Amino acid sequence: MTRNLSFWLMKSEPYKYSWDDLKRDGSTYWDGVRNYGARNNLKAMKKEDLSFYYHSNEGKEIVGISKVIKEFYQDPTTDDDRWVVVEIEPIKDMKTPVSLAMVKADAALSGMALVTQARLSVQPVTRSEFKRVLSMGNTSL
DNA sequence: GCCAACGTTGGC
DNA sequence: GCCAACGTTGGC
Repeated sequence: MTRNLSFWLMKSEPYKYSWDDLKRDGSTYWDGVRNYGARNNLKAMKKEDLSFYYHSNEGKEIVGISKVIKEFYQDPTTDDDRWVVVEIEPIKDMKTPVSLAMVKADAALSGMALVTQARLSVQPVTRSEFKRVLSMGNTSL
C-alpha cells in the first residue's frame, strides 16, 4: 500500500456470484449495477485500486480483497449506455472474515458506507477504514 | 421541479 | 418472509 490507491467495497450475494466463484474464474467484469451512485463509483475506479468483497444477505461479511485490473467500459449485458462495468481479480482472502456486526460494533468504522449507506452496492472506503478492516481480519497485504 | 407511487435492496 | 430505507419513475 505505497502508491496513491483508492479503496472500495463491492457487494455480491454469494448464491449469485461468490468470492469462491471469483477465485475459480480468476477475474470477472462487474456487471448489473443499475444505480447511479454505484455506477459513479465504478467510473471513479482506477487500475490497481483495491476493493473489499462483501457477501450480502448470506454471510454478511467481508471475505476477500480484489484488485481493479481494467477500468470502466460499457456494460456488455445491456444496450443502455448509462451502465458500466470494471474488471477485478482476487488478491487475497481475509484470514478472518469481518462481519457487518463487527463493523457496526467498531467505533472507528461508524462512518463506513456499509453502515451509513447500507443499500449502496459499490462504495468508497477510506484508507483508514481499509487498514482498520484489514487489522480486524488479521490480514495484511 | 415536486412528490406520490412503486420497486428493490438487504438486514433481521 | 417482513419491512425500513431509499432510489427511480412518471403525472402534474
